[in-house]
Parts: sequence; C-alpha cells; structure tokens
Amino acid sequence: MRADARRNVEGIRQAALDVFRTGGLTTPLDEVARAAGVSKGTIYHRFGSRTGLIDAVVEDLVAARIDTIIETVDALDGPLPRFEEYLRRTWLLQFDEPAANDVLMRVLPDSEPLTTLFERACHFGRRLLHEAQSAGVVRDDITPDDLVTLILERGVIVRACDQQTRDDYRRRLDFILRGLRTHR
Amino acid sequence: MRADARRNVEGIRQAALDVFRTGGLTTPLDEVARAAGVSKGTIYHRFGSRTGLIDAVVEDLVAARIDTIIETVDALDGPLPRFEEYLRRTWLLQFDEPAANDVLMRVLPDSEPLTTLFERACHFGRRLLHEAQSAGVVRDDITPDDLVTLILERGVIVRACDQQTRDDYRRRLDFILRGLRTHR
DNA sequence: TCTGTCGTTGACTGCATGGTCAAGAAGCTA
DNA sequence: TAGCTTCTTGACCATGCAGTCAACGACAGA
Repeated sequence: MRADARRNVEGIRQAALDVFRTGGLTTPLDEVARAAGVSKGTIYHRFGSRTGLIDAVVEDLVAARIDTIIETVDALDGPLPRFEEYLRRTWLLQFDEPAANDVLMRVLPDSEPLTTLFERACHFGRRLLHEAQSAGVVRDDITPDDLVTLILERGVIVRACDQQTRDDYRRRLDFILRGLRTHR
Repeated sequence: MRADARRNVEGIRQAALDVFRTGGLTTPLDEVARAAGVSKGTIYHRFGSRTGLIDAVVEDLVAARIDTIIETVDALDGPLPRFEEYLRRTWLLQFDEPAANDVLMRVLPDSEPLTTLFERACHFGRRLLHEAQSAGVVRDDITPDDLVTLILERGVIVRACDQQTRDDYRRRLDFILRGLRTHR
C-alpha cells in the first residue's frame, strides 16, 4: 500500500471515530469524508462500504464503555444494586454516546463486531437478572428478552427525544427500575 | 364549487381516513392520492398542504378513541385503577392506532385540531395523576411532565419497534405501572 | 526523469420524499 | 353546443442520502 493511501486510511479512521462519537453510526459518510479531508469515494474504495468502515472503528469506539460498565458493576455487592446499576449505567451510556446506543440497538444486525459487543453487554445483563431473580429481589416474570427490550426501547427514546435534560432522563430511569423490583 | 370537485374532496377525505388509520399521519400523500384515485396535486390544490388535509380529518380519525378512553376510565372507581387504566388504555391505543399515536406524540405541534385532541387527553391524565397522588397511591415525585413523557416515550417505541406482539407489549406495560405506585 | 500502477476525485445514478405549476381536461351556463 | 371557468394532471424542482466509476493525479521504482 502506498504511503499516501496509508495516511488516508488512518485519517479516515480517526475522522470516523470523531464523527461517529458525537453523531452515532448513522451519520452520513459525507461528514466523515469532510472531517478526514478526503472524498466519499476514497472511503468506499478503502473500506468497501459504510458497514466496512463501522466494523473497522466500532471496537475502538464502544468496547471500552461497555467493559467499564461490566467491571464497575461486577465490583458491586448485592444482587439488586448490581442489576439496577447495570441497567442504569447502560441507559445512561445510551444517552451519552450515540454510537454505543447504536450498538445496543443493533443498528447493523449483520455486522459481526457490533454483534459481539452487543452480546457481551447482554450476556452480562442476563447473568445479573438471573442472580437478582434467584435472590428474589427482581420480579420473576421478567424474561431475558424483556431485558433486551428495556434497553432497545431506551435507545429508541434517546434517539427521538433529544430535548430532555440528562437529569430528568436519569430521574425517570428510577421509575422503571422500581417497577422491576419485587415488593414484598 | 363544481360537482366533480366536491366529489373529489369527499373521496380524498375518505381515502385519508383509510390510509391514515392504518399508516399514521406521516404516510406519504401519494398513497392517499392513489387510494382516492386522484393525483397528488389535487390534494394540495384542495387542502393547501399536508397539514391542511390532516386538520380536516384528524378529528374524525382520533377524537372518538380518546373520548372512549376518558369515558370508560371515568366510570371506574378508585384512584389507582383509574390512573393505571388511563395509562394502560392510552398506551394500547398508541399501539393499535398509529394516527392516535401521532396525535399523542405531537407530530404536528402547530396544528390546532391536533393540539386540542392532545390537550383533551393530557388534561384528563393530569387530573387522574393528581387524584392518585392525593390518595397516596402513586409516587409523589411524578410530575405532569413525566406523564406526558411516559406517553411520548411509548409513542416513540411503538413507532420504532413494530415487531413485538401486542401481548408482550401489554405485559411490559405493567412493569412501568408498577414503578409508578407507592409501595408501603 | 520517466512511466506505469495505484489512488483519489466528484459528478453521477438511484431512491424516497415534500411540494409546485403550466397545460390540458372537464363541467357548467347561456 | 360554444365557450368560459374551474379542476386535475403528472412531470418537474428541491432535498438528502447511499453507493459507483471514468477520468484525472500522484507516488515510486527504473
């Protein structure tokens, strides 16, 4: 690969990280191209497709955020705090990071890196749900699918309702969490 | 107004009722035109704009559904059942009727008929919330704005997640309702 | 420096939508 | 039925996006 081409590939990756970070994975590629100082054609030439570019950056873009949640929550004690903090942090991540939200919403169901990241988050969540239900602190009629739905729904909301403040958003999360607990 | 024009206006109204009923208020006007057997231009000529057409049919399309909820719920006893049944029925209406959902989501904030319908539903909801909070059966930290948000959010979800079954959707509504109650 | 291969460009197609308007069609009245 | 007025048409413009490709440009080895 020629020197200028290598330079461009790296530039595009960086630009994609920047642009996707703030705008999510569905940002038009023209914006990435502009940010990288190349033409859209170059991106397609180098990465094959929109999905190709996303596959090339999504790990760097999102993995750390998900891993941080898993590690932080896994350090907590008590099945209820663990379960609730997992959900709370995931939901806040969705609010804060459009790209992470896109991963959790399975915006590209056919992308393997996206699926891997999504599964990592979900798998951990399922474990916590099971833990919490076994301990009797979370309703028994909540299924693993319900958990995925709760996250997916939050993603849809975050995308569509961008006017609500983070504080209000956060406050309302507690209403949902309350509804998942068992009460006597 | 010429006879054929009058015929067309009525045909367009009927077609709009049909098409909007199943597809919501954001259905492309070409579809309404096709259903009415006229061209798109005729609709614009007769109703001025997309909004003009919607204003002309939305009352017939949605008012009855909202009124039914209000009447049915108002016949119930007990602040908690009243409040919860209001929300449950509103949420189910959003699932069942895309057009009603568009009204409740304020898809056209500048349309006066839409605003009127929306306000009718919300006003009643606020009353029930107040009732329920005064009776101590619903959390005090829920604001009227939260109520609107709960409905708006459900609307966003219904629009985006069209694959979930009605039964699952309904079952999950109860999780939310549980979270709004006071427990002990 | 020359030259051929690799790389980049940006105009182009395609698609879906909202909305407009000149020209032709149709109803109505005398 | 003639002719005027009203109506309708559908091609057209504009926007925003994905993705393509022929032609031009630049690197690097000889």
